[in-house]
Amino acid sequence: MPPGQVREAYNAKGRRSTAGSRKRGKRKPEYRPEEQPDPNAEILLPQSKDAKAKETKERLRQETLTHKELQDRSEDKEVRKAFDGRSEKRKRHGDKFAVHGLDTEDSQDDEIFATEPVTRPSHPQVIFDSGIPPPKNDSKPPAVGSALKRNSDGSIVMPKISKTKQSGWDRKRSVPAKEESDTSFDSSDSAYDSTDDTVDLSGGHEDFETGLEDEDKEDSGTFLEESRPEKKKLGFKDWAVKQLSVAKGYNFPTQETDAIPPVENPPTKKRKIESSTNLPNMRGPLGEDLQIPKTTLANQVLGSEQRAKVSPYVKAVAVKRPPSIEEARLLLPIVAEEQPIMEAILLNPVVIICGETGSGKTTQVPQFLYESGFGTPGSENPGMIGITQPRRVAAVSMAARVAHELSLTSSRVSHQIRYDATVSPSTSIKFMTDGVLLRELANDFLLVRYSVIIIDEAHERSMNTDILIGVLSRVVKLREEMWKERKDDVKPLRLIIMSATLRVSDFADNTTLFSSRPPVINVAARQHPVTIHFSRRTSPNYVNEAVRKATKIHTRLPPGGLLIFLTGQNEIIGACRKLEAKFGKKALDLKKKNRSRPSQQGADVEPEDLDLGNFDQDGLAFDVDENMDQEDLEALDSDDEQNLDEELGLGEDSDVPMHIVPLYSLLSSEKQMRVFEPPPPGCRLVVVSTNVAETSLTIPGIRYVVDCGRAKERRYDIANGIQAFQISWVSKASAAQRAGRAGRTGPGHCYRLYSSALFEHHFEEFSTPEIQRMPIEGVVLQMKSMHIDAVVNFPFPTSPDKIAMRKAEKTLTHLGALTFATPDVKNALSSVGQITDLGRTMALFPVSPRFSRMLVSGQQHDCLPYIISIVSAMSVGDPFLYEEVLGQDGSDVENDAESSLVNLRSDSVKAKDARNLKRKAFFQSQHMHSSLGSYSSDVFKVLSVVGGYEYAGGGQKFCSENFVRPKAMEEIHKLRAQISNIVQTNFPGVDAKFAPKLPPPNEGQLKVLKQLLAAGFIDQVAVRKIRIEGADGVQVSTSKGVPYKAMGISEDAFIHPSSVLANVPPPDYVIFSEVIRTSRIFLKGVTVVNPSWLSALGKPSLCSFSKPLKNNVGTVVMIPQFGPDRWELPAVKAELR
DNA sequence: CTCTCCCT
Repeated sequence: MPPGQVREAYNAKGRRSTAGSRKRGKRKPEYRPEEQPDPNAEILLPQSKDAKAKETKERLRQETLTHKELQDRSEDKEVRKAFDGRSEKRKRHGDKFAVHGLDTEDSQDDEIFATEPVTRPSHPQVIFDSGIPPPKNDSKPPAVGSALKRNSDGSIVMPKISKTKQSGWDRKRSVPAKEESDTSFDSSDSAYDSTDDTVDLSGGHEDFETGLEDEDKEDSGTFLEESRPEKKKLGFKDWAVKQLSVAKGYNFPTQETDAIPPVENPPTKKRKIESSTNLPNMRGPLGEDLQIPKTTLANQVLGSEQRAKVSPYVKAVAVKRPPSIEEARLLLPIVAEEQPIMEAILLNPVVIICGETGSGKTTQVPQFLYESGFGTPGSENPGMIGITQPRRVAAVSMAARVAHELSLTSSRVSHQIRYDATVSPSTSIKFMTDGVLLRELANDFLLVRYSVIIIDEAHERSMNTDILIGVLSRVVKLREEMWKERKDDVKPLRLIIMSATLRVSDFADNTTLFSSRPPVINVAARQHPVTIHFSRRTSPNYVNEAVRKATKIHTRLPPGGLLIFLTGQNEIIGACRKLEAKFGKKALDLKKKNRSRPSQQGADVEPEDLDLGNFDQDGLAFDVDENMDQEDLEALDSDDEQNLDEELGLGEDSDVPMHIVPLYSLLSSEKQMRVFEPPPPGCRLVVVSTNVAETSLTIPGIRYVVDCGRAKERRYDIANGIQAFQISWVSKASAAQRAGRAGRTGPGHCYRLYSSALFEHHFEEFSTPEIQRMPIEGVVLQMKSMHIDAVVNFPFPTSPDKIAMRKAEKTLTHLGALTFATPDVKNALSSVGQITDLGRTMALFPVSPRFSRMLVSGQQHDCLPYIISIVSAMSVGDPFLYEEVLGQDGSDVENDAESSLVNLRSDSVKAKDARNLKRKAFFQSQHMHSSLGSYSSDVFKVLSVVGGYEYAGGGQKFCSENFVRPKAMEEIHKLRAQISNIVQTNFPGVDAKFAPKLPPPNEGQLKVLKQLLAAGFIDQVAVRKIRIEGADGVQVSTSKGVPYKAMGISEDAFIHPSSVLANVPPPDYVIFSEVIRTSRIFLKGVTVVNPSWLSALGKPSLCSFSKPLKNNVGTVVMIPQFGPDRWELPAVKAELR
């Protein structure tokens, strides 16, 4: 179907209605308060008396069922107890709220408000409303990853496509290779550290290392001292209760001499290392004598005093590595540490391993474990080896790498990420993203299929890693207890935390987390030296400064790639332009031609050619020039000299062209790939990048780094949810990481565009963990669904702000996921909510709670497919390109480069025309998508483009015609498939109606969708200021500059200029998905709502009502008071309330 | 009048 038709199909309706209302010159009817309550509201919930009676019965049945089922779940109880001893009491208290939102008045109602069914079992056939907790069926729990069915080629099978419709886009889609770009990406990722013979920084870490050595020694001592004899005779339950009564209660079981069950199967194969020596005879991680810790595991492994004389570590599984790999492995320092590392792991339930990038820890430690029998059925530790990564690319590429090193198939060494998995029953080693494991925990708290979990990149302190470490500290504990009680043949679970920096005190010294300090093993990394140069002064204009420094480096220093760190897309584009103008191939050709015209010779002899030859060969030539280099560097460091040089026009010329490549996350994959292509011969690679190049991507051949020292960070105001993008100084750790990027292929240099004084005194050591910067309602809901009721008591490595926790609980209460407990002013913690059945159902979906709230109610009026699309799109984020990026993202640049001097001028005219056409098409497309739903919601604009995309069967062409990012669209598509699948597997009664070609929603559906959005964002409401303050507003034709009052925000807010609502008359009531502070406070993701929906959806936590009043027509009405500021909404009929 | 970066 040609795009034109798609457009028509999708938008004819919207367009027409806009035109109509424009002609009439009227405001859109939905905005008008005098029309409320919406006369059509009841169409959304036809409900007979019979249905009502049935509903009440059903509800009663379910309430008992719920209660009983909870009693049955004794295992869950143990889990709960492991976190919070008081939860049982609360559970009892919470029972009366078992089905959210039900109260007596409601069930008396004849007329029920439109969106209300979301919280009540009004449609008997609708399982969402049934109040049944997520199916705990006997079959496998619906693991998130497994919810994806796949074709033989690995592509994802779209769920349930009706036969008549099966043609078109979904079929095209099963062509593989969409993922290829990602995979090839990986090959140059840090993933391959193991064989990399180059590593980060040389200097600066000695003091850390010695410091650590001391700590390690202390460590072994601590183990011996720890002793809790009083625990011996207690059973697990008594013991757990006792522990939990001690506030944050978790004590690592240490000295367990006679409480240990006899070990029947001691490690079968043992190898003596020093047969005749007495204890202690083991070598610690740093070569020191190591006392055998008296942990339970130590006793298990060593069996008895006699056995303790031998090393517990044996290679139990033979592996066959390719010879080249064996060779490369020997160069890795970590391989030499195999013995002590494995001993530490075998003797301790929790071990921390520190090793810089390039130490090979990520590839080698899993192999050590595998060789010693972990992950092999029938061994002492038959469960899988699980390794978590914070990024998908890393999980996939590491799995591939380790599989290669061990000569095993991808079904033995597998990966699992959100949309892709190679896991099989024979999997021994499983790499996954941290979110995947967190999801698995929700279904299987004990992780029975694993014998060891490695949390990699723990230093990045991502939210998921932090949560994982907290949860796993308890799981390890539980598994150990169960193993001791010989429950169900459970084996202990080991936890290994791997970190690149030495900041492990948050883990190691956190007694809430691990009551006795786990051993910390430090592994060396081989690395090339990187010389760091600070600027004398710190210039605020760091973009210009970066360009200047790049110029210097390029013109004066020997070949080698240059990586420039800036903060954002605009800066990068700007810097690229400037550099292109100076040293781009085109610019140089131009210069050359100009030069060669007056004097016809010399053009062939480039002075740099000689240098190039030398340096390309590296080695000897390099060393010589390194000295020269050094002199140059001195000069570079002096700003004054630099300025002088510039004035004299010295050192600013080079005939070596730059191959300039921008790099940031929003860039398409193909464009990102350019950084991995070797630059054209004779060119210097210059990459201008954001933070992506700091961790996610490793660019080969970089020898110079220019670091502006800043980064753009998203900040949330924890109290009011306002987000802002702020450019701030990076941490010392980040700066080190950036510098390290210069030393991966050889010795390198890092130029910091700030002074050393600033660095020393103003830079934080480490960046703030994500959990302290982000809203945490998602995390809180997930914890509660895992029966971790008192989130305050959770053993976070670093605790999130208390205010943030309370805010999260509040939000979840508003959404109906937690019971609404009247806040107790005296004791804030007593009002901690319990998860409701609605909340438990919400937790099934791998999206933010607001979105799952919308999904849970989305089955009405065939809206589920739409709401799934909407939720997918909102989760992924805005797919639209922006006007400014238009020229940049096109292929114009390539064309320009090819143009010769002669027709350059006419070409640029052509290019200008083309640009104008493009702009026109851009605005047309924007307008078209905005018109869905008559300009009433930004969300519909995205729905429009998603619908069109699916209709067209996806594809690059659609994306460029509609000015959306293909990456985002593809992700939306996959998420849509995943959510549809989850609905189908968990709620067999619901027809997810997965239509590949979704017809545009009709008017009624659009209304329901808006109500669903209101339900998801019921606590993010904004009201036009004049409605609150009663002032009479001047008639305005657009929303631009019209002030709004947004819930919880004291300052005036405005509809963001990019909103579809910015160009229509201002609606009175809207919900918004984001607030962002730039020049003003702006609302984004805005949807017009009817205030009567707000009062209905806001009950009970957000809306109260006045006493019944008679209005002038004699109807009994009530005035709803909404939100913390008690905004008065238009009166509603008393019976509707 | 704007978009650092990841993830279930």
